[in-house]
Amino acid sequence: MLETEVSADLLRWYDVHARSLPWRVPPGGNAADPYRVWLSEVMLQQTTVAAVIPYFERFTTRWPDVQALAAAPEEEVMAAWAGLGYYSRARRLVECARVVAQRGGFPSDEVGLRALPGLGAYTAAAVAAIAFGQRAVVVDANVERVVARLFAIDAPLPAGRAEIREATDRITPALRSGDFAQAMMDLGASICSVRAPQCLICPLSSHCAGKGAAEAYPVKPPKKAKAQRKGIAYWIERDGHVWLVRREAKGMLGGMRALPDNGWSARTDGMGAPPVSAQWLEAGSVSHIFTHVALELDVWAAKVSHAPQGDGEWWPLDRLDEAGLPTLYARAAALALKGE
DNA sequence: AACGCGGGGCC
DNA sequence: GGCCCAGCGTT
Repeated sequence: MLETEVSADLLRWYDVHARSLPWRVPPGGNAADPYRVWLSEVMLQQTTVAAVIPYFERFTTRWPDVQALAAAPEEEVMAAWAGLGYYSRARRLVECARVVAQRGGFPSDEVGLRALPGLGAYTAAAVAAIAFGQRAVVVDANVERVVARLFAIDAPLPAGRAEIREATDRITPALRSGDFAQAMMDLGASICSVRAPQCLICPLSSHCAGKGAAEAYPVKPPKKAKAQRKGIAYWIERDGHVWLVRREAKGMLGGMRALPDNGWSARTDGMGAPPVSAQWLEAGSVSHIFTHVALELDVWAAKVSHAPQGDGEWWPLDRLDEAGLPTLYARAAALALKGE
């Protein structure tokens, strides 16, 4: 294989077939705004493009630049992130914005970017290449799949990642490496897809060692079984308000607003009592699948005349959509409200 | 190296 | 129901 031919063929394809996305500039265009590239890359960590687009639009409308985001209360950013998942990203997003605003802008090289909170090997390389035109080896799940097929790399992941990275390095061009990275992602998202790859129309098929057997690559390890958990969430209402708490910073849904619960997320389930004595009604049950836990959450509802034990706040029901409840609790709340 | 960490879309 | 996704930080 002639490595330079791979990138040349891919970039020719990208010049015609590049997806148009809100954080992108057209192929070969001017440099993209580092703030928008960084924000999109963080949102896209383990998250699909379709899920990110509306969040990206809302964030950039509300906080158009890194100074604006740095000045925002962390609580507001967490609430705006609600529903997108992996909430430690939102906390690090604010932390990173404040560091960047303080130093007067993003570092323009991969090493400097890698030192920022929330930027790992992938994101630092992506921002360096896409926003700053630096040559960087960008390996995400798309690139991993495309390259494993292109070179027929059958070493199982995660050990095979070293080999995949070396191969990606060999085909990454010195010029337009940001376009190259995005082209690899577009190829992986469309033609070189996880299921039913379309080798017949692939611009890299003439170079591809895995062609025709593409679905055999990359070799992934078996999944672990999900733990099953049960819990109770409490819908506590008074005068058109509901009692909300804030979860601990670490762990499941860390730092997010929530309904009080009986401790379902604790490692050792020490199931606690309701935070207030009341006449409870069963509002129903929510089945929710996390990455490594399957939760069945019963929802108990009551109207009370005084505040429960512990920290919390009365939140107005007519502004509940602004509370920033993660999806689990948004579903539990919908259940309780439907039962009224 | 392995694990914890969301949620939605696809088949 | 299982798989996947523009991964990161911690242990």
